[in-house]
Amino acid sequence: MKVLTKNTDYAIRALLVLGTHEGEHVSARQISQEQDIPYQFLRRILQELNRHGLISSKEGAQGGAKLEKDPDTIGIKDIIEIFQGKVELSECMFRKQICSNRANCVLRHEIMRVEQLVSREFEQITLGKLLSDLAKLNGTVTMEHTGESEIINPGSHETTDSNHR
Amino acid sequence: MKVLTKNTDYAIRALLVLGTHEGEHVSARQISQEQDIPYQFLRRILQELNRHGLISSKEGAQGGAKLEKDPDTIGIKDIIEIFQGKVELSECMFRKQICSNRANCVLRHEIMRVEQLVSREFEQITLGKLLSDLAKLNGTVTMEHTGESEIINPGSHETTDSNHR
DNA sequence: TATAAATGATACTAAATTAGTATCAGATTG
DNA sequence: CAATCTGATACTAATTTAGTATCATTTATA
Repeated sequence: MKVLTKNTDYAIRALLVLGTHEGEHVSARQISQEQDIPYQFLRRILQELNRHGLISSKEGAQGGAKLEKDPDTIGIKDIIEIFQGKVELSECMFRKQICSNRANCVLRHEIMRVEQLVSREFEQITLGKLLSDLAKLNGTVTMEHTGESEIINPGSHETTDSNHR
Repeated sequence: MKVLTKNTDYAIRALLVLGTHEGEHVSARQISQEQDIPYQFLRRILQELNRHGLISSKEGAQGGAKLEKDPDTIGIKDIIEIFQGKVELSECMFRKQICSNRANCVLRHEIMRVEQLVSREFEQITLGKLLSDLAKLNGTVTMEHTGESEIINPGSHETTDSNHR
């Protein structure tokens, strides 16, 4: 049972990169390389994030994406919902015929409880929180996330560039 | 984002039926009809449940499946895991290269928290609990689940039998 | 002002997962 | 023996997820 699809995973990572470059525009190519995300796939994800207003983007040379909201106001719940829809159970059960089947209702009731629990948790995991966790990890003492270029992934680059061009 | 697949959904419903027929063998055909579950699909599910020891089954006429464990000891977590694997995030992140990418680690840490939370919840939603919820719904006052035939789905049967033969 | 570096929009393919069907052999009951 | 079951297993279809490709347009800058 997978909780996060690649879509979501990549989106979060991309947003984290943008979060470490506050105010600046970062190109899809750069993010793709830094985070080892297939370029074209990432492009579509960024466009989606743009449509949803989480980021803005600037065309042309020196263009790229820029975080449009306060990281503290972006919960990963929002991101998950963009790419995976709302957290909900088997769906079918409710639409077809409302609880013709009581077994489902009982189940449903319990599952809805868990759903809401999860929802609330995911709301509270904000980009801001992740960014500050990151900052701690990197020994950056400051409370705010001062955009030092390679904060997120200092590791191996130079992957076979097949994807990234 | 779907929490329960049909596999799991059907399995739980089938087990609930068995729970209301304690001790008796109930055939796949009967469950299929009562719960409106595609017959062949259900068969495979029951076989799987059998392999995992949740039920036993008896071949031949008057055969069928029988609950093999105390309903209170079967959490829907167990069932989910049989059909959907363990609740876990994007998986990839960990295997490939252990945290070459710090952004993931940070994310991972948070998500693992939520996972465990969900896991614990799903553990606590036992068949026993669902059965007693059901009993309440049906106005059955007894504490134990006395197997009255149509407890679970008193609703419309006689669906176009295409599936069920 | 031409060129390179970007995004917008969108169509397409591939892979994986989920859902559902079909078949045949063997067991059991009546 | 016939009807009713399960065991095992192979197969197809539908849906979702993942990834690729293309072309038009915008923008900075040399």
